[in-house]
Amino acid sequence: MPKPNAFEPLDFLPYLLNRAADALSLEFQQTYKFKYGMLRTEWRVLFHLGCYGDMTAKDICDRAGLHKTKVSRAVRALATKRYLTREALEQDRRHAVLRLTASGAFVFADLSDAAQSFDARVRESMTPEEAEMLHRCLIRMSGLTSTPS
Amino acid sequence: MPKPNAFEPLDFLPYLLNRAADALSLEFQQTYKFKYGMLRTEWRVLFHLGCYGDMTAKDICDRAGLHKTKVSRAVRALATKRYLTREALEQDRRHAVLRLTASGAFVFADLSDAAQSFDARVRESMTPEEAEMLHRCLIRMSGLTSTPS
DNA sequence: GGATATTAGTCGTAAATGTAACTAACAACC
DNA sequence: GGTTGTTAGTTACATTTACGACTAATATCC
Repeated sequence: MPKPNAFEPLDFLPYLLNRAADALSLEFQQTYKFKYGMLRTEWRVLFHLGCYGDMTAKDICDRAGLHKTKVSRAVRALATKRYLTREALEQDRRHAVLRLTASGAFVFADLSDAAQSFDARVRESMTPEEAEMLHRCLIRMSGLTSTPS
Repeated sequence: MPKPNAFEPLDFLPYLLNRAADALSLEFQQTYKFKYGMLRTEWRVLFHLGCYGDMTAKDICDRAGLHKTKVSRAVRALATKRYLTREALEQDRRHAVLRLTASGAFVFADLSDAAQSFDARVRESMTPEEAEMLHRCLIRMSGLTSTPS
C-alpha cells in the first residue's frame, strides 16, 4: 500500500538545502584547502575579517553564527599560520582584536577573488530574478534580517 | 583603503546556503533527535527507505549522495534500534537489502508527518513562485537532474 | 578453473566537532 | 573592598566524521 500523499526527500527543504550547500561548499573548498591548507571555519573567519575589518572573536561569532569554541580554534590556527594577530584591548583585556597581517590580507584578497568568480559562475545558471529571489529566501530562512544595522 | 568592489559574506552563495541549511537542519533535528535519539544520517537513511521502499546501502549512497561508510554506520545504528533488517540477496551476497521493520515504519510515518508540517511551515514564509523557483535553483545547484530516471 | 579486477560493505585511525567546564577580566551591588 | 554575577575566550573530553585500508563476493579474461 503506497502512501496516499507521499512526501519525498527532494521536496523537503532542509534536505535540498543541505545538498546544495554541500555541493557548493565542497567545490569551493578545493580553493582554500589545497592552496592554503585551511579549514572551512578558518576561511570563514578570514573572510569576515577581510570584509568587515578588525573585530573580536565574539563579533565574528555573532556575525557568522558560529560557536565560540569553533572560532577560537580557527583563530588559533590562523594565528599559527601568521595570517592574523591578536591584540588585547587596553580598556577591557578580555577582548582581543583580531587583525589580518600582510600575508593574511594577501590570502584574503586571493580567496575573495576566487570566491567572487565562483559565485559569479554559479549565478550564471540562473536568471537575475532567480538570483534575487534566492538571496531573499535564503536570508529569510537563515533567520537573518538583511539590515546589518 | 576600502576595497573597490567589496564582496561580502552575505552575497556569497555557499555561505548563505550553509547558513540557511544549518538553521533549518538544526531546528528539524530536534524532532528526530529528542524523540528517537537519531543522528542526521540515520534520519536520512530512514527517510529514503520509507519513501522509496527497500533498497541496498549502495542505492542509498547514490540517491542521497552520502559516503558508504556514513551509510554503513547509520544502517548499523538503525539495525541496533530494530528499525530495519538486513537481508543478503540470494543472487549476489555482497548486497544486503534493507527493509524497515514495523517499528521502523512507524517511526518513519511519524517523522515524515513532522517533516511535512515543518516544510509547510517554512514555505509559509514565501510565495508559491518563490517556493517553486527556490526548488528549481536548489536542484540545479545540487547537481541533480530532477528526473529520477 | 585460476589469476586479476570490481564491487558492496566494514573497520581502524586521525581529524573535526559539540558540549560543558573552566579561567581571567570586568561589573554591580552591598 | 569583598561577594556575586557576567562576559570573552580557552581547554578537556566525548561524539561524529573523513579517509584509507580491508574483507568477502562476484565478474572477467586467459
